[in-house]
Amino acid sequence: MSENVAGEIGAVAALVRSTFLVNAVYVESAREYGITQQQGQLLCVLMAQPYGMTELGGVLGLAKSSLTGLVDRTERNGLVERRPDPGDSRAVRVALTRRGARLADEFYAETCRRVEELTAGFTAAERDTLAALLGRVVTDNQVPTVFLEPDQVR
Amino acid sequence: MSENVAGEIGAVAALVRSTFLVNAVYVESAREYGITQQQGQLLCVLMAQPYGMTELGGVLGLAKSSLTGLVDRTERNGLVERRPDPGDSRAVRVALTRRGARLADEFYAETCRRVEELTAGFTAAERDTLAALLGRVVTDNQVPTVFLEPDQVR
DNA sequence: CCGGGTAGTTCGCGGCACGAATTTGTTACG
DNA sequence: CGTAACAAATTCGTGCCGCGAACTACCCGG
Repeated sequence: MSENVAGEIGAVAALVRSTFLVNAVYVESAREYGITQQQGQLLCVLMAQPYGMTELGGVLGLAKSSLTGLVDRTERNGLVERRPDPGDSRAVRVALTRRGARLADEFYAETCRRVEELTAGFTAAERDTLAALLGRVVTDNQVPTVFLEPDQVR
Repeated sequence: MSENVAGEIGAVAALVRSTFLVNAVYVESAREYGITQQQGQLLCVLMAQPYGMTELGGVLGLAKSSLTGLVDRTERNGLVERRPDPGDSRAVRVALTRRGARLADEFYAETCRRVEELTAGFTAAERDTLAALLGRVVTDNQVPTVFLEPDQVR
């Protein structure tokens, strides 16, 4: 296991370093749309559906109080809004505004484009293999849906 | 391309979502050692060798001014130190302290362990394939060495 | 020796994340 | 009922992060 011949890279380092890369792409893409990474992440999550605050905390892995601030700032930017929960007057549904939905679409598409570019040198088969393996990592470890499939959009 | 049969996941979403996962692991691991993700990253980079500030900015993808603060805080924690650069009295070499080196080793090992766990259900061959593909992503896109190979440690 | 470039720091700002305490509303149960 | 336990969010205070602009100290070529 992990016999490292010169020039090869182990699975762990490959995961960590590619994470660093994708993260940078995400940040840069967000920056280009005038939002932060966190706000971009929030928009991408909300593309699927509105969520309550507590629920969002679970998906994004944040404390409740962190979320209040994030939603505050994103709301101030006019991208999301708090709607009253019909069934529970304590609760709130966070949803994209029209502007937020538009920006989410653009940001999402641009981010997809850039991430796809990271595998520009891959054959279709290689890309599929990578997708299948990483897909298992994701499902085995129950990663919440912080990023939709392209065909789930709209 | 990217015909999505039910249950399958595309390469882009797989990359983004696994990034989210690895990132969370990294943050949690750092937290356990009483440091932030950024300080952990700094320690891991410095495990290889000391760096100048500007150089570090390149590796970590941060502005000079961001680095001053990060090194300040990490230095205050006794984990790194600024040493004068012998050849240039403006410059500085940031290096691990003894305590920093010890903590870096532990943090690095624990992070490796946790990241490895993410592929717990994989066969050795699958893990190798994943490593090879992600390794290409990393080298094709010139990711700096923000995380060593296990066999490069020490 | 002087002028242009470089290494780092300082400063001010806003975003981010957290825990503890608080407010308001829900729900269960006696 | 009514009250006690619980749940959804917010508030508050703190510290970390990241940035750009301005600045200091130093290097180096002419």
